Amino acid sequence: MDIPQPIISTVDIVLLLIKDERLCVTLSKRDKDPYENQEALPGGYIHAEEDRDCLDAAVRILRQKTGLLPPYLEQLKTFTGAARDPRGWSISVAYFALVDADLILSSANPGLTICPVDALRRLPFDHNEIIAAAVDRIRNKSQYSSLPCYLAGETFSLPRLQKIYEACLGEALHKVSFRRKMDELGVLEAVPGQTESAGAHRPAQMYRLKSEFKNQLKLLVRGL
Amino acid sequence: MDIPQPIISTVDIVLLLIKDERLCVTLSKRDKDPYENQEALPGGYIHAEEDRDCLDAAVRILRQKTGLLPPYLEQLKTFTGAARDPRGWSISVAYFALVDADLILSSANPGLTICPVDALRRLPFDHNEIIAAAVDRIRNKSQYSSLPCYLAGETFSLPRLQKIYEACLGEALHKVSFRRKMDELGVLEAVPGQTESAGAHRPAQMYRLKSEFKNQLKLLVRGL
DNA sequence: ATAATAGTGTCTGTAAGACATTATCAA
DNA sequence: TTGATAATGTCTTACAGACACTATTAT
Repeated sequence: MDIPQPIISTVDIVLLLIKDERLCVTLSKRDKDPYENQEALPGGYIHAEEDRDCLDAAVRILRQKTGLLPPYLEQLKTFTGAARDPRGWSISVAYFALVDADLILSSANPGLTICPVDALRRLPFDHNEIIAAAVDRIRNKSQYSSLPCYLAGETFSLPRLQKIYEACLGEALHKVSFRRKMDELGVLEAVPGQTESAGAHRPAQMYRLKSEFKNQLKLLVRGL
Repeated sequence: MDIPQPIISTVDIVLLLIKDERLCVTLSKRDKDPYENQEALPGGYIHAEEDRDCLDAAVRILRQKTGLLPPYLEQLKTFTGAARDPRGWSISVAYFALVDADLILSSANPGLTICPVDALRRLPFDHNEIIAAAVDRIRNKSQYSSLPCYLAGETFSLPRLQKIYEACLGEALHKVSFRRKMDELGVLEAVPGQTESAGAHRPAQMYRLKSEFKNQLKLLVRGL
């Protein structure tokens, strides 16, 4: 009994970033069937002989398809079943990554498209569902953690960071409370002397993640 | 290129319950190699020809190994890699289930053991790690949801429910605040006239989940 | 009556949001 | 000077925890 059937095992990655103050996902043109030449989540087979585990596979696939290693990468959820892939019963271990938009937009990678998560058309497989799960995840974690800071690049002003949080959460935030909470989180430090002039008004102080938090999320006891 | 290697695909289930006011996990004696006759998480191969998806497989395996369908079952996390199973590169989609202890303890299922999550010995595979992830999950969700109610059975007193929440969270709760929050959640209703006498003192009012919440979690904006 | 726990009312400190004011730039 | 946004101070309200008190049972 119990002879396992062959199951297609893949990894898909939801790479999120902020463009024009909107939360966007990175799509990649598929280079083979099924759905050849269509936009879909970057993904690929697990290579059992090469990848130590799925996280390893996600890193490899991200490098191949986007050329970068995002500062934040975590497992999202696994999508399975007979119906989601025309090739048959499949497992896709989905990952969830955040990156500063400039890193992608500057590299001008030809096969990639950036699309707002609230303006997606119908995608192959169950990729719409996977992206919805990623948006849920970032919404949730943005309420009580420093997660959105990974979308902000090296240095950033507090007004811009607030815009990023708002894009993640899908709602406006109270300025004073937001600043109190960021202060309470304690992950930011002002960059001495560095400000950002953005028009005919007082320039904003620039901040950066304290080095000890560049690879570590900080959580709040109470949310934003 | 890209010819997928065979990968072992399984489902493992962390079935949690409260026994003696402690959070416990259900272990099952393995009936085949590897680790035959050792206690481990109930699990099994995905049957591609039989299971529509992994949730389906989890339900089937739960029925086979425990004989019951818990009121709460959700995907936990997927554990993968070359190192976790002596048979080779494997994927285990782990699920997380809650059940009223009486349902297991009364059925006297011979192959099952109930063990407190903070008194586990070393288990086969990476099952300790999987259980740790489940405990993390329930800790987290217990802070702001009605999740622990699924551990409480049909009817229960508020003092008992508080004990259950405390076992999930691993810390004592403030009585007045706990009751305020349960009231705010609005998932409970008093069972008219039904009380529980537990010694030489005032008996406790019994409550039950409102029927509309028996299959639906309720979340708090702010935690407990 | 007493002991023990169930259940509730009130007070207080804290934290979040509302509002207002000051700061600093470009034009 | 004006207009725009940055940044901060103050007030109000809401909520969580502390404490105290009442309720109800068995012995």
